[in-house]
Amino acid sequence: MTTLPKTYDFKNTEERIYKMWEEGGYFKPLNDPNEPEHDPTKKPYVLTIPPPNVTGKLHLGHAMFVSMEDLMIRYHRMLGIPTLWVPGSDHAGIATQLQVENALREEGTSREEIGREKFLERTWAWKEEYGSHITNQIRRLGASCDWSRERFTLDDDLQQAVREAFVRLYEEGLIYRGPRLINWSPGLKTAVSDLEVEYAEEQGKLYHFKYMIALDQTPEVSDAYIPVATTRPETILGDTAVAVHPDDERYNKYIGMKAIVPILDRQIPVVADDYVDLEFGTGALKITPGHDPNDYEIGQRHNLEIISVLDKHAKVNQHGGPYHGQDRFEARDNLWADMKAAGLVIKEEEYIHQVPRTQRGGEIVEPMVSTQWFVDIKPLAEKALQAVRNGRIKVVPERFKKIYYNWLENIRDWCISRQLWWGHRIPVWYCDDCDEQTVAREDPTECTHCGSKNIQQDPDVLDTWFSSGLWPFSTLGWPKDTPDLQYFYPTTMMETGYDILFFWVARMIMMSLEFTDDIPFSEVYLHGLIRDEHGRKMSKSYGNVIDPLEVMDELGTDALRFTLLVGSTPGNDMNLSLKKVEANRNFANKIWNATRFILGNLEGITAPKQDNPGWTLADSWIWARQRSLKTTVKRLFENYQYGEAGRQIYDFFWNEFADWYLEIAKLQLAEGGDRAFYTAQALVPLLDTCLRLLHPFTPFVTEELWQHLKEATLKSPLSSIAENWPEVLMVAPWPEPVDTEGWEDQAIADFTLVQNVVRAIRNLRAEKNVKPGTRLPATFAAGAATPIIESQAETIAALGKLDASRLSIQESLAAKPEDHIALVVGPVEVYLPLAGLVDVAKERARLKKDLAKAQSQIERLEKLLASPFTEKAPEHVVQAERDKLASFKETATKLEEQIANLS
RNA sequence: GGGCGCGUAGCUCAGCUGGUUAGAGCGCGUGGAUCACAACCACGAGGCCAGGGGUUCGAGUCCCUUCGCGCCCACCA
Repeated sequence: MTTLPKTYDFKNTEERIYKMWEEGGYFKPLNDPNEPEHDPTKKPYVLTIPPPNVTGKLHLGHAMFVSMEDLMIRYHRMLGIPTLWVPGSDHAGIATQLQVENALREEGTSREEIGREKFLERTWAWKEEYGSHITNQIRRLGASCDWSRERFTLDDDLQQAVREAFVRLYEEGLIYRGPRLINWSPGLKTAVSDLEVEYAEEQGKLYHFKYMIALDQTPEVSDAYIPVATTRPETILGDTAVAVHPDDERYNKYIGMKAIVPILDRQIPVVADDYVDLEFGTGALKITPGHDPNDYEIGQRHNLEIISVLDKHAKVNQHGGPYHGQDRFEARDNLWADMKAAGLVIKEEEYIHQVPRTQRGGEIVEPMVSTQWFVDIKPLAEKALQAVRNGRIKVVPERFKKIYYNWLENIRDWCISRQLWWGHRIPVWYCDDCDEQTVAREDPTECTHCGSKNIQQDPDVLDTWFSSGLWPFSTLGWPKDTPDLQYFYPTTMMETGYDILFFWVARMIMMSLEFTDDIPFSEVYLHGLIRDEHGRKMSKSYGNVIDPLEVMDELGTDALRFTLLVGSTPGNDMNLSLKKVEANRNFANKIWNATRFILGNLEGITAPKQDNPGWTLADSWIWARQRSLKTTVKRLFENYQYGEAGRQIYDFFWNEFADWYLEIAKLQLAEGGDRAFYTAQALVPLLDTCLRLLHPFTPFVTEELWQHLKEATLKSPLSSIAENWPEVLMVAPWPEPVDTEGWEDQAIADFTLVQNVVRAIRNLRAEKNVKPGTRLPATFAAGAATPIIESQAETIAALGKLDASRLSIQESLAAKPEDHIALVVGPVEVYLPLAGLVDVAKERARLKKDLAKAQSQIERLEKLLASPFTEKAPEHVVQAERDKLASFKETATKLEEQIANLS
């Protein structure tokens, strides 16, 4: 009697198993460099987790990378390689700060009100309270990270790493500070990098108006003007030129003259610049160097004045004349109305254009001139390009290399300062007395230039991605030369979503090459994004968000993991539906029940009388199939085709092992004696291998079952099989492919014939509505297959519900039995006495249909074999086709006989 | 404006280096409480692999092209 419940109860399993693993120390790497017996020549497999936001909540993106990385780690661990997966979390500057600010707002206060120091205290408290949520949720997914090495981007060590990185770049002249046009987020009141700005097509307006030429310069025409169009009229307030194309005959007569800014009446030059597109819009351009990146560049070329007209709230400042104090959109309307009144408006038209919004806050980004810190990134980018170009870093799927190259080749300096409070404070101190900067690894007490104590640290913090860029080596101890860094660095694999290729992957490569003079990892695997079942983005407003925690609660972690792993192909998005997870929950249950069956049968097994297994055809077949599976899975794993590998194992387990072999094993076990023993002797390693192969995909159910299997095996006469098994499945050796021994193909071919005979019988029974309980006698004319059919008679009888005591098996029959329905399966004819059910007309039709199928195949194959195919294709391919032809011919002949016999 | 991906059964998707009669899950139809599993079993229906052209003995797979959908990058007022 088995003690296992009828269905897999993941709720009662997952936590217990995870605890067992963690307490057993199995998440820690073998060959730890901090231990005395460490062998530095053993190459480890190392993966660093993409750190989730410390106060974030688990979403499917996390579930995806945890599943995938855990698969990679568990696989390599089972290969016996020292394996390290470094976990941790990111302080996530803006995201976390916003959460705390929201909390403060609910309390009726704000960060400005409580001040920087109090605010940081609050945020740390928030981090302490919620920071463990995300890591606990990652544990629930089964992540086998080494939690003893967990890191947080604001840990002291990592702060030190950030300092070191900043100071080094500064010393090398690769960090500079200065006024530049940057993307300003008026809501967050901080600068953001180019990457943090998202463009979306939106309906807007294109405003056409007149740029009047100053009267004294065109005395002959009193109303000379250049027509100009803009989508942002409020920027008119900051215009410092009007640009026309030098070859534009309409306007080039005005070049060098002055135009008058509407309402403000400032005079600005008309300049010539071939950036202006003659064909587009009015063919003339207003130039606002203070609020537009293109205009900024044109401004540089023509030495134009830069006027900022907006403050940090995006309200019009003192340069905006009558609009001072108005919000940018309010000013837009008011200015336009005033211009209309002044007769300067030509028209406004509906216009769809790209609107920049911040990734976080969502409001429209304002290009503004602001003094910020920048990284001179080109020198770093050059090395990062090299590392991928020369193959030191491998990218999977390869097509992302092109995207990576394109981005790095056109990269622009990286604005790294943020006007936030939560993050790594910029390690620069300004001297009130001599105005010099002190940049230091340790907090200075005085100015290094004049010794003054009147120094103030820069109030800004660094872009979150600055510290994330150091992650693979900062987590291992850099800048200290720790044993971990020496042994585990460079890491092996970086697995993440393709959406952060630029944000993160490229920056890690750049910073690693710069600071460690080495690559951060040798492989990059990019997975796709997860969408809903119809391919739509998951979003709260659609209401189509799937919460992985709920899925795990309802269907189990293994089901979710298997779905994510098997449903995706590298780099491609996947559509997730709960139906799929349900199907995989069923699969977990299938594994459960198959094991349950085997365990139940181990109990009655007794030691064999004879030392000779005498393997059955089914035994040989399933062995051969599993050997082939191991080879296939290995190949697929080596090619990063994890999903396909999972599908192969699934198919083998369900369709071959459970549906066919276990059904036959029942018969063999029922025979008792040695047959039962040897069947069990096959079942245990077969199941063991399946559980091992499945373990990286579905760790919980496989570990749980394997523990039971191990226990039951050790208690049985088969204990020697399990003698050397380790304590837990997660460190059990991976089933490596073995060389074929020559017998496999024949076993597979023979068993396939048995399957086809059984299927044909079942099919006919179903078609003729034979009652499920009815045991039919049968006559076989098996030709060359007679030995197989004879030896497999009992199996065929059991699976096809034939009466085993009334079977007649012969090579050929002198006369066809009457009132029988005949089935033709390759060389085998099966006669079933369905006298009452024989409808001659229907029978003829059925046989003719089969014959037609066979004949069309014969025709196809004869044509094929008469073509150059025979000479050009490899011999085994040709032979396979010849064999097929022979088999179809045999079938056709038999079918013809049957048809003739009917009448 | 550049670049990339996708288009295979009613739905969601596999199909790796080109080599049987193209697969799975769900859905659909028929039958089934058989002692692992009804979260199951057996049987079945359902596909000019988006269209066209090419390379090849052989193309869902490689190349070109058209159409449709999606995404990324880019400074067009």
